[in-house]
Amino acid sequence: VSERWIERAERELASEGRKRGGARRAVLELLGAEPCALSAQEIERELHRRDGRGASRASIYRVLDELERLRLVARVETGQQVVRYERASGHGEHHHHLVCERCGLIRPFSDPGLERAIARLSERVPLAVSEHEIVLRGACASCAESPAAPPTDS
Amino acid sequence: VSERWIERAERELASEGRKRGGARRAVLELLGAEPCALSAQEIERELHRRDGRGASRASIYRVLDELERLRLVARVETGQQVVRYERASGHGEHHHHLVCERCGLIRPFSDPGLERAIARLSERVPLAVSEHEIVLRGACASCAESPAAPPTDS
DNA sequence: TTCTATGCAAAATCTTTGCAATTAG
DNA sequence: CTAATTGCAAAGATTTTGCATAGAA
Repeated sequence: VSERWIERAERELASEGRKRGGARRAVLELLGAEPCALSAQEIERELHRRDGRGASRASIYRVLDELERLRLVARVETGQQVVRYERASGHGEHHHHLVCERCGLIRPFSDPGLERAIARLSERVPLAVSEHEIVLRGACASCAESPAAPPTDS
Repeated sequence: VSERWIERAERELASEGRKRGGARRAVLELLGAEPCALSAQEIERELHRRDGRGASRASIYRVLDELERLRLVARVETGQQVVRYERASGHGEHHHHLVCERCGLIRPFSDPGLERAIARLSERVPLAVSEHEIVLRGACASCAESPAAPPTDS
């Protein structure tokens, strides 16, 4: 599915008159392979870790900004004081997020029933809804067990 | 309902051994009167506007931080790259947010059906859910009408 | 060749901290 | 009197911009 997403992205970028560059390509590949949301910082670190080269901070921000405008990535705010980005699924792949308040772990989840409820609700609300975001916060399994371990902040 | 909230807050703060101060008092009064979320900056500006005195930035952040720890205010992230805070309802007053992507307007909404769906879902998820947040994004009535007006960013 | 993409460093924002002075209890 | 509260300014952290260069079409 990620291959498809990268291709779609490249196509849309090309049709906008954008040219290819190393930084954007690297970000696309990373997000294409990553199922869930990453912050700008995480992207920067990860890119440098993979191939020593990486991409400059500025480029990463610029790329993310552009991809967001094109709706190729979705901005996700999980309440951890960081903005994260993940590839926009386009079709049924839509998901939301579980966030552990203790260790910061993020996990995706999806629920058809919830989606239906949101869809119905969207009709009745004074806003032409184009997207929605749901975050459930709490304690993940391992944190619920070990009441003393400090946040890992990996 | 806001009076109640302020009283509750003062009580809990007192029982924690906290003393009263002007800055915190001002923030409490502002949030107590405000039904929906404000950012630190908005709070600062508003306090200065009301009485010329206002409160220092640092105090505002400290107060918000403390109120959040005590769960007296809830952090709200609407996807606008700002953290906002609103008083925690405590009981049934729970609400979520509609955000206009064009002008930045934020409106609260609530929906029992949706809450039920969330409650059911929370049982089936690998996380001990303690809270949730829902944001619907789109175009508000006035922005949907005037396709050219720039964001007001009031 | 022309216009986009990138990197670097400076600038702008937003938050947090250190410290001294103030004030509530 | 003691400990919490504030304000101010400095320090941090994150994100954006300006500008010159490299690169794609």
